[in-house]
Amino acid sequence: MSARAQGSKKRTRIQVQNEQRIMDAALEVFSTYGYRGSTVDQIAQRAGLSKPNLLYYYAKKQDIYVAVLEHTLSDWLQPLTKLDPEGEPAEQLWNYIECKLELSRSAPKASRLFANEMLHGAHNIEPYLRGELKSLVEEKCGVIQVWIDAGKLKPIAPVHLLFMIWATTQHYADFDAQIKALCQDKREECFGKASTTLKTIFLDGLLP
Amino acid sequence: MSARAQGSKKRTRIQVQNEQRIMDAALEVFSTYGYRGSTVDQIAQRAGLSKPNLLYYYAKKQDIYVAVLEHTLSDWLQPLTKLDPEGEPAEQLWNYIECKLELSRSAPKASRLFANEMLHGAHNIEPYLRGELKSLVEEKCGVIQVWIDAGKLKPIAPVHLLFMIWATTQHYADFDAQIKALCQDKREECFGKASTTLKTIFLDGLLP
DNA sequence: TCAGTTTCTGACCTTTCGGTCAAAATAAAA
DNA sequence: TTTTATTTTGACCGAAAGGTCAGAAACTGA
Repeated sequence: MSARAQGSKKRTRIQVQNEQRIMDAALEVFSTYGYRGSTVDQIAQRAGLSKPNLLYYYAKKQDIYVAVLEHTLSDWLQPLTKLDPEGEPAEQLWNYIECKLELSRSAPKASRLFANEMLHGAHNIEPYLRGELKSLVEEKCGVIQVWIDAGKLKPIAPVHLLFMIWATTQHYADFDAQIKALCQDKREECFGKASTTLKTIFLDGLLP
Repeated sequence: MSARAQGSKKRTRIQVQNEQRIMDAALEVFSTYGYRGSTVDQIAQRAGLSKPNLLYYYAKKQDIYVAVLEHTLSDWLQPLTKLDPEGEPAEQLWNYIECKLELSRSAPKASRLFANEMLHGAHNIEPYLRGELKSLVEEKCGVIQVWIDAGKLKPIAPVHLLFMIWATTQHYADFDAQIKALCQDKREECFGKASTTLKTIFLDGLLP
């Protein structure tokens, strides 16, 4: 019987270890080459397993892909949950932006994995988009709207503010190749300048 | 002799027509499925040609890909060239932002094609990135820096401002799936709200 | 009309890749 | 130790995909 088909049964030590290895390898490979560009052999090799052995844990290529997507989705969601309605808008939003930028720096592969999935229609995470993510976004847009109504923020469309934050921060992971080509700064310095520029523009705007 | 190998020789009517068809089909297919996810057969079918016939015009799959990339690169570059040092910064930048947003609306496939290429390391457009694009970006960053030095803009890192503009505008093409899932507005309304939100945040900032 | 060129096609080749399977090897339980 | 369950492997399969090629068809210019 294949390892994953066992369902609720307790997981073996070996099972846990190998599944972790597979997830790591899959994130590496899928984020670099995309779904179709990645081969099961590649992932198996990176995980230190033979192909049939890998297929013993995840019966199909797509199963690996969906697993690694789900595996990283929760990390992606978390920062937004921390947006606190009680806090000061400027501080709360800046916290969130910084946190997302830091994620782009520390976990660019996860970012690229999602970006790739989005780019190709997001068919494998539709339920997540229209479920978990959507309700969280609606909740937090409510919070932002309250801040606007209280006169603490300019009147903008909350969801588009979120889009802007996502776009600007994830850009540093997703378009890394372009940034490397255009920005001669070292990584740390580049992210530093990005951070201060984002802060100025989001909070103060460009005009003096 | 294959059509493309003829080099400088004058192009036939049929050649021009079929190459155009191929470029259209290739943009459609590559932008939807990515490089590895697309098949030569698919492109041929969409172009209304048989596979060997398509391969008569472009000998290899990668040749088609590079051709369609180059074909759309110039359109992508153009808006930035119009950034006028003589004009008012706010107006010039807003023009540029609007123009890029409009491109995301009217040519989302081109945007997704680039995004995909970037995401996977941009190996096919490296020379473009480090050549044409880089020198244009340096020139325009110079312009922005002059505006800053003249006290007409807040002191931000010019290149990161460009990154922000690219990120926020292209997001609406590249992450279309996510936007469709989270934004119940009709397309036109969505882009309208995006536009006003971008204007407020870039020019005025979030805080009242 | 006819020779020469360009365009197009069907059949075919080769490689890659996702996936299967029977059986061997290893670990765990009794 | 013996039995049972889990894990691993090599050999293999079929489908898909990139690419080739000889020659047929269509177009072009004289």
